Amino acid sequence: MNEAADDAFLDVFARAPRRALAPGEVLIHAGDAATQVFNIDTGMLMVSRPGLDGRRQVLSFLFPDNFVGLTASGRYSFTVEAVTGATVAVAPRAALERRLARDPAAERAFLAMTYRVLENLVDLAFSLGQRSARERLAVFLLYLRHRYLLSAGLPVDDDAAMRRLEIPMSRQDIADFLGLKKETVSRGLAELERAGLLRRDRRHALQLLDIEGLRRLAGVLDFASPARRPG
Amino acid sequence: MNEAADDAFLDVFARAPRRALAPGEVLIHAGDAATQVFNIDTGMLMVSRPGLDGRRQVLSFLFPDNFVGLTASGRYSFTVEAVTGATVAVAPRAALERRLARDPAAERAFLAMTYRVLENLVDLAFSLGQRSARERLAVFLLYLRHRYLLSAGLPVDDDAAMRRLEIPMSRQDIADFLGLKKETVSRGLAELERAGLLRRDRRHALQLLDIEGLRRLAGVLDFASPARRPG
DNA sequence: CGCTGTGTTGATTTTTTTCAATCCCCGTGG
DNA sequence: CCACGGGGATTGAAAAAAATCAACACAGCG
Repeated sequence: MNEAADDAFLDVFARAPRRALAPGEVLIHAGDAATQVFNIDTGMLMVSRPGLDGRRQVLSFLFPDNFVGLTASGRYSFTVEAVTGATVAVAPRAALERRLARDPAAERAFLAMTYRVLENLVDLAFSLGQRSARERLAVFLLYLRHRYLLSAGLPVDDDAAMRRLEIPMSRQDIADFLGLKKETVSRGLAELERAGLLRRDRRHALQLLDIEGLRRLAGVLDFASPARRPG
Repeated sequence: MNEAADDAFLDVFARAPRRALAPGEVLIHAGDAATQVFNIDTGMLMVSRPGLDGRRQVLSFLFPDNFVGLTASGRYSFTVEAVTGATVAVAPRAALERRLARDPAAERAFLAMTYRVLENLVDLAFSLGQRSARERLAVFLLYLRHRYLLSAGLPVDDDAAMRRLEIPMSRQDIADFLGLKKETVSRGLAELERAGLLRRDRRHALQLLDIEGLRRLAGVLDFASPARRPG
């Protein structure tokens, strides 16, 4: 459904046309015919699965070099929209499929990427099913930081780096990711601040004061723990 | 991580040795070296991701013809155990990898299976994040029935079929699947019974009295809705 | 500079969990 | 064949967590 890194099949995007997205703009509507695949150049996107009655579950956030467009059937089963302004490379799905059919190494790389998506979903399911609101929030902050570190090519186990965190998505988006209400997200952040784990700066940025403490709260071994390397 | 159907790559299991499992017996321990892959012959298995402090998230239940053993790295990241007595076909992981590398059709089938696993996980994440306890329970019952119908080769949209449901797993297993406590599962079932949607027979079997009503509660379009076909 | 919509905080209600007390299915052994 | 014992299951009461309802704050924008 999304998410990648430096993989063989990405060359289909090498000289692909680019598309610019304004914040909030929808790239893929759930239910659309799945004719295109995308690779993020810049900005942050959000993948979500809409329900029938307006509920939605946000599944992941996408960063530069992530891939989106993976689907089993002929239709996308998820929505993708821009969180910040963004640009994406656009290729026909058929081009990717040809590429994969022709080149076993590319196919293997694609499969490996699919595994990564899968593991992220398992982590999300674990959070949603087993963790409290505050724990989920801690995991979320570490997850965001981890993704930023990866994007920046920095080591993910350096607790001194990247203590200032930009949070470009709305509280509602975070709530829909963590299976909470937006008020609970606000309260949770306030509580983490009271506990000395972070300091809220502006609405969409904060300082992580105690990354080790956040890890303890999150139940280590998940996002951004030194014990766990990507790939 | 698991789950399949009638796919090309399954022939690696054709003349593979079988292993019998007693109820509760563990087939894969999270953290083990991932040297083998399995295909279910008979019985029901359960896949879960353990946390650090004893919490665990059950990710799926496996039925005959389902595949398990999929992993990104060299180690399994999940536990698989038998719910009922079961028998599984056992093949070396290397044999499967050779098979996939040699045969593009098999590799494509394998990728398709991975997509199905992914979609199931997305459905689970949606349930965990967005649905109430009672809704999750309704979805779970429909999901179980759906899997039984598939296993039996029956049409999944026949509301008259398979109204009696065997529930071989414990309330704790259900709770860990749905992100609830076992008491909440009990209460939820009692409530669905009071609402006339089902009748509890023995502890591990019940009658679905109003499948349409369960669908409405679950928010249709998910497991076992006529609108949604497998694959 | 006021408007608008997101975000925060407070009070209250609802849902789920926790703690605790039986219950009863089921296998065992008499 | 039936009584017995044990462990999962159910139910109840109380506590905790999260959602809901409501008021207000505040940033960004016309």
